[in-house]
Amino acid sequence: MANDTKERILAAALEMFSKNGYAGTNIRELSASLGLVKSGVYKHYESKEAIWNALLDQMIAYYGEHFGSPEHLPPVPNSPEELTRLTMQMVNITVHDEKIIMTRKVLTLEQFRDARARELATKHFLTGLTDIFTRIFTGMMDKGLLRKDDPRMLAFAYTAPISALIHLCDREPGKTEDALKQIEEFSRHFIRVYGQDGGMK
Amino acid sequence: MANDTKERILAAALEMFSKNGYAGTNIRELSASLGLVKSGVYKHYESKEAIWNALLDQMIAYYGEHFGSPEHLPPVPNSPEELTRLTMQMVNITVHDEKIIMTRKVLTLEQFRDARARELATKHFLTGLTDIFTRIFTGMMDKGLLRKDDPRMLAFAYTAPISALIHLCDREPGKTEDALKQIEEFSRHFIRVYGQDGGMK
DNA sequence: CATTATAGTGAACGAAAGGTCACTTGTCAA
DNA sequence: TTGACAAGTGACCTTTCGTTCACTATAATG
Repeated sequence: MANDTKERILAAALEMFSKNGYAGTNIRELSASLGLVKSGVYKHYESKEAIWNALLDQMIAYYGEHFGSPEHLPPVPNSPEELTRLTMQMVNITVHDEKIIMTRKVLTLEQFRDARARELATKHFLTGLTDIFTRIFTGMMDKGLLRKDDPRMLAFAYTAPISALIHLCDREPGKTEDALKQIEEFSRHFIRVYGQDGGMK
Repeated sequence: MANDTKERILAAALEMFSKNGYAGTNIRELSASLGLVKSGVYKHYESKEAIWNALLDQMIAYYGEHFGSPEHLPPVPNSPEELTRLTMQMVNITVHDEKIIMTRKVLTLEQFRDARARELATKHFLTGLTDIFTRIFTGMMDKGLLRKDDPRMLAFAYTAPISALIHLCDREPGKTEDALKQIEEFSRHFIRVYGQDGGMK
């Protein structure tokens, strides 16, 4: 039971921190959202900052488990169309999963204040995606699906625009459908340009 | 004199909001940084929120004056190398000008809380850049410097990665030099791929 | 010169914040 | 059955927040 409440507190913290930021969140509201009175929270965490640190621990661990290890890498596509399909599958999860959305928002809001948030933000928004697609593109080049080029540069050129549109979805959820279409278009455009035929008409 | 203090308050607000966010900023510190006592601030703005709104007004107006009007558009480059030079010139300003950096940070921190901040953030980070480079690329295609393609898609594919690295500079200023090099590399890569020869070796 | 508006001061206020503590309740092991 | 402990309560504390207000100094205006 103890553990359960501890985790519920973290879940509520993620929700509130992602909405109002760390400074804009108060323990009263947080505990009320759990049907608790605020002193109850202090039975599980010794301070607001302790909650924040535990939440970050959890986010860092989650990232390591799901995106840090090579075993969770998506398979290398066997055709250009499959790259688009794989991309859309990953993007669809990431823009619709509430927990992932809230994680991105928290990192966005706290990146300038907390060193660990800053580090994780860079992974989430930039280097992590680049790493994953560097491997994928290396594999696709080996299979002759992409023309030979620096796979890291291609991964960056591919993921950064997608990342920008994911941020747009977080900022303006009403534009999610449009953004998804734009991502798919961009993916096809990318393949047209970097495909084996070198983008020649 | 009145106007002077009013503007100094906005400047201080930009600095503090960009560091600690709106919720994390207090009027005591803000006024102290101006050599004032906090009640003095209320002679110029009736509330904290009024300061915030005035700051946003100023940011919106500034954006409109500097990036919104076609007359301030950079000239269309006359060679691929000139595109890289133009890009680096713009990026260098944007990652080193403290006021612009703080503006981006404020928009990043408040985009989920304030509708106008959200709107301006999308312009700053996405559509504004795309618009500018859509025109540039259209011009370059006319001059035969880029192969014919959808200029808007190219502008998006060009500016989004650069924008991602500008965000990295905001987040981790120590990596600014590296990021600038990466932007330059990316720009050259982009030209290699989209140049008139179509990226063929 | 008298007046009046303006910029700034310092004390005070109520609300809300994070945090503490003595106490109650329920659960489980000895 | 009893003792111990973990979970939760409600009252309370201190600090800090945004905001107000009576007051002063200054400089421009009639």
